[in-house]
Amino acid sequence: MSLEYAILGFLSYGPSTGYDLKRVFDSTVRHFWPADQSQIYRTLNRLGTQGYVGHELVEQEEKPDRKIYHLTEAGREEFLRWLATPHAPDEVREGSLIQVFFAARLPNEEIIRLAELQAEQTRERLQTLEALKPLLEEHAAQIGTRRDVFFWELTLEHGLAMTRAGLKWIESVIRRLKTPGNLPEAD
Amino acid sequence: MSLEYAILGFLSYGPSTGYDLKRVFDSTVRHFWPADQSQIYRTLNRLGTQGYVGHELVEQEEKPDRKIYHLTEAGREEFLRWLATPHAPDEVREGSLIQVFFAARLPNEEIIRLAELQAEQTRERLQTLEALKPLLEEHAAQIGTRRDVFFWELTLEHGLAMTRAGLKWIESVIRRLKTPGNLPEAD
DNA sequence: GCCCTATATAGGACACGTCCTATATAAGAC
DNA sequence: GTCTTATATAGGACGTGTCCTATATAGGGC
Repeated sequence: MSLEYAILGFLSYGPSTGYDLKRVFDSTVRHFWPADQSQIYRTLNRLGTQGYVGHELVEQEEKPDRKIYHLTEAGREEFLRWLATPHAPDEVREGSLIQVFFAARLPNEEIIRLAELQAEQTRERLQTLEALKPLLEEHAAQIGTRRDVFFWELTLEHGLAMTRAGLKWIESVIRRLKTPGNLPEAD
Repeated sequence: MSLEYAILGFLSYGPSTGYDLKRVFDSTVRHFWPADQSQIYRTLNRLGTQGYVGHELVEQEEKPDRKIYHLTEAGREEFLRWLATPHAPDEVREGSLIQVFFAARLPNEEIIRLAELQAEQTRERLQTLEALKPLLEEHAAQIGTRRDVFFWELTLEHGLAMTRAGLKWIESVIRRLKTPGNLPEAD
């Protein structure tokens, strides 16, 4: 569902091909809504049969013809309707916590090793997010207004805030794991 | 994948039926890994053909026969192998941020209304998580050791930390939206 | 009186997302 | 010289998860 509306949203800035949409996705919303190339094309197809987008064919030699998609009036209306509608939050899925949940089964050193790896991964995500900022600014300059950029940066801020919270948590976990007497021994 | 190992994990505490597993899920890991009833049964089935679990039939009248599942030796080994293996973090999917991303298209009051709804939903999740604590303690008393409970509570802590971070973020967003001159007008 | 919940399992249909492959060519990396 | 990247679209196969329904009965709420 969300992918559909993300695509309509980007098309509301102007016509685009599936290929370009994929690139815009990767440099803007990827950190909270990754999109597969294959799925973008399939979704554009579906949006077409629903009458929310149309496209013009531009013939090319030696490459597949480009399909330049644009919003229809119905598409713009549907997008704005969705945008103004409150939605239930997505359910959280954090597989790494399953490992934490059952970690009592492992020896202490093993747990600490895994926790430190997770801390490392979180730090990497922090860097990825920080590296996203310039990409986002770039696209902002090309397709967004200053008002758009305000909200784009809010989503990045959200990612940073959540990742920092995750890092704090795992670091505090590691500290407690290393403090003697904190972690009950296996019976 | 994760569901498979969560089931093996719970069966490592002792035999159980699909029905009981569903209830244990809902009161322990649901907040980071929700599981559908239907899917639990199908997964138990698959784990059976893989040789990781076995079951005994207990006949009942007027109700479907109970299948009491238990871990096989292969299942226990596979679970421990997985538990000690580092995994790549799950990708984040936060559909509500798509709305934020395109919010510039909406009038200011509308955005504030939506943001306040989201803050409210976040506060509700906070309450849900806090209500989970006693349920978790209950199951802890029944099937877990003190060492288990330590980790179970860590996952709950994680949920609380993330939710509080999300709440802080959305509250700061609302504050900024309400501060005049902060939010650029539409061109 | 009817609906919901509890107990217990199971399967069809479907939505959504991922992975891999195909088609075509050219430029640049190593 | 081979491999990767860029350009551009598309489909098969599969994995995972959701929703709804069926079966069977009893008890509690409104």
